[in-house]
Amino acid sequence: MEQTNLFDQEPPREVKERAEVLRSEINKHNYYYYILDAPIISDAEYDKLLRELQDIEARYPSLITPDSPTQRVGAAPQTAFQTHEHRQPMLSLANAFSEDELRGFDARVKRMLGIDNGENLEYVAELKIDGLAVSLTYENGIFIVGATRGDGYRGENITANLRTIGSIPLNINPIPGEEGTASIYPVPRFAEIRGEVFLLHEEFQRINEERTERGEPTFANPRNAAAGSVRQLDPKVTARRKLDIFCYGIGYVENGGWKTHYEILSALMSWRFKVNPNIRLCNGIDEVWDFCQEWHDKRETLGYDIDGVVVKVNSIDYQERLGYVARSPRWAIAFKYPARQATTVVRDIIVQVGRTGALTPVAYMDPVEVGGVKVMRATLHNEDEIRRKGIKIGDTVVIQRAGDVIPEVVEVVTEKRDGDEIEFEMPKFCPVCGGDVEKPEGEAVARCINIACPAQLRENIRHFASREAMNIEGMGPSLVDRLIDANLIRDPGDIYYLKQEDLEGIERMGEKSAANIIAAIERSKNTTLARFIYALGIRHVGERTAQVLAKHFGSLERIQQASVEELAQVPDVGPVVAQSIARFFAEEHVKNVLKKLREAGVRTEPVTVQKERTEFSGKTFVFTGGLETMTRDEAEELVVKLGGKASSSVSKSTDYVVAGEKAGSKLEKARNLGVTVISEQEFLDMVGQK
DNA sequence: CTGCCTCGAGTTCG
DNA sequence: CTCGAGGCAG
Repeated sequence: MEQTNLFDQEPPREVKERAEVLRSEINKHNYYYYILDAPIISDAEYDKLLRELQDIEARYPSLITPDSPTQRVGAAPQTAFQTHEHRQPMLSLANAFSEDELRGFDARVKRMLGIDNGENLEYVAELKIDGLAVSLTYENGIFIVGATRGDGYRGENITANLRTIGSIPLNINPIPGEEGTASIYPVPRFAEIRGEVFLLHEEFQRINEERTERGEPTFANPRNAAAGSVRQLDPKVTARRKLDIFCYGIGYVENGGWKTHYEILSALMSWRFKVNPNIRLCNGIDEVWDFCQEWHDKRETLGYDIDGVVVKVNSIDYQERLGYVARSPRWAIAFKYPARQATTVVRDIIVQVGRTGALTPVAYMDPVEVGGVKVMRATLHNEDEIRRKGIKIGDTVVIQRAGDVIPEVVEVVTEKRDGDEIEFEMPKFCPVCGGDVEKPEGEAVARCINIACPAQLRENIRHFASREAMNIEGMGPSLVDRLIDANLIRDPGDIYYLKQEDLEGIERMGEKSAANIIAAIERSKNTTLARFIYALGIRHVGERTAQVLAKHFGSLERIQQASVEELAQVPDVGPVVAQSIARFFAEEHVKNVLKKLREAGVRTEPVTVQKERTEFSGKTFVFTGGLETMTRDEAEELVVKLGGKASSSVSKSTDYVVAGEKAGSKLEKARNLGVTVISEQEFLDMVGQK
């Protein structure tokens, strides 16, 4: 097999020339594909060229050059990385966390340059990509070495891995025969190009999905995934992760001579490096601040992570005069956005008991700021989740706010463990009532099975009084708690027997507020059947199912009398839900509460059949974002009244998505699925028309 | 039986 | 918002 004799054989001249043509041809198409994002040949044609070159190089290994596109993949795995010394150190930047600090930087720079503070200095503002800083060394225009930042002076030589990144040019010399590729900036004999390697969100997600399937731990964020990929000893693994790069500067260079930073960016682009397009040449710090704010709002739309804005004095002359302090330049600063992830320590895991008896472990952590908000608690959902993430009490964890709202524990920083961490154990008995805990085979949640459990009772009453249920204004969770503690109510029925004096006896409750509550309780006696059924808190019966039941049976008595079989006839009600409803109404305790409510005068409006409107009947609506003229609940009720359906999640069976202010992921999903998106006004027009 | 599509339930902070 | 799980169609 091994044709060692060919190795020494001098390749014929035509073959040598053909290899050169193929190399520059392929490098050209790389540029069109990865940098310009506008390929001019098909993938198949590209592969054909690449294969031809591979064949030639296989036969004549002496023709392999460092800039050959075949060298992007396929290097043999290494056992360790060599260190690489940067010719010019890769310094870090000072940070600014507020507008004041940013303006302070501007003032400082001007003072040192002897410029009047009233004058505007020219800055370049660039997005600060949240990735991994690298340095790319080019000799005579050929990519020779790529290295991580390391400690700023020495990094790791990761050349083989960086070669797999399509947007890193292997050769920046003009492409023969291609007019436009000769730069007005001569290619330096030697240059260190600085850039940030990163991952697109979609690629990050793909990698994590793949790892989940294989049972491997997932990466906490795109930056970790990028760092992990770049430090793979086997470049073939790196090649499978579609890493990308944005270049932003030059380190050591022979024959620089640029006058401005902006010019450096232009030179980089002209040498076919990928430079982030979101750059602004700013006249004065005000414009820089505008840029910072603008991108704070738009960062979600980028498809990759940024953690701030880098601000640089544009003039190289000024940069040189300003010089360096310690390990960072005085002429640049990083304006940092509030971090969306943070690390903190799990001090304890407390188990809560919910309305259905579900035992939910919640992590209590040292308070930490995430996305501008102090966070100290985060749900851990259930025991499986804790095992999956391997969380122990005392662990240092990374937390983030999912969808920018609810904090979640992303991962454990296992390096910070000292052995004193304590494994969490799900209690065998309910932490509130001491009752038995059951966890059915194959289910994720453990439940307290004591129906008289005070925790469940409390949640049940809170639910009953809530806005979506009986809507007793003023009777929020804390008032419910106080009423229970004062022994004034033991079940939802007791609410309707409260006296003005009872309420006034409660702490922080005056005559006026007590009267308001009494009035609100009185008002809630008249409600719809759907709300009433929902308020009862039957397991598996939420708002939708309650609506369906109300419409189908028309009265509470009919539902109570229905058999499991009859209940299962109802659309969206299957054996599990039917069983749950029947069992609920068979409870002696439930019968008592219903009797109390009836005797107190709680009445449900007769279910009236509205004449349905053809534009709405059978149509599914999803509301997203904030509406101006009504609440989302009201809008959904309106749709149902008119014969339509209101759903909470977008799918391809959704007919209309009504997008209000600050619509988020649902709007995006609707667009992806090609679902009709209408504005609130358009929706109102639909409703209004006869 | 499998794979959508929905709904239910639990949750955080200001 | 996200996960788990019930319902239902294929």
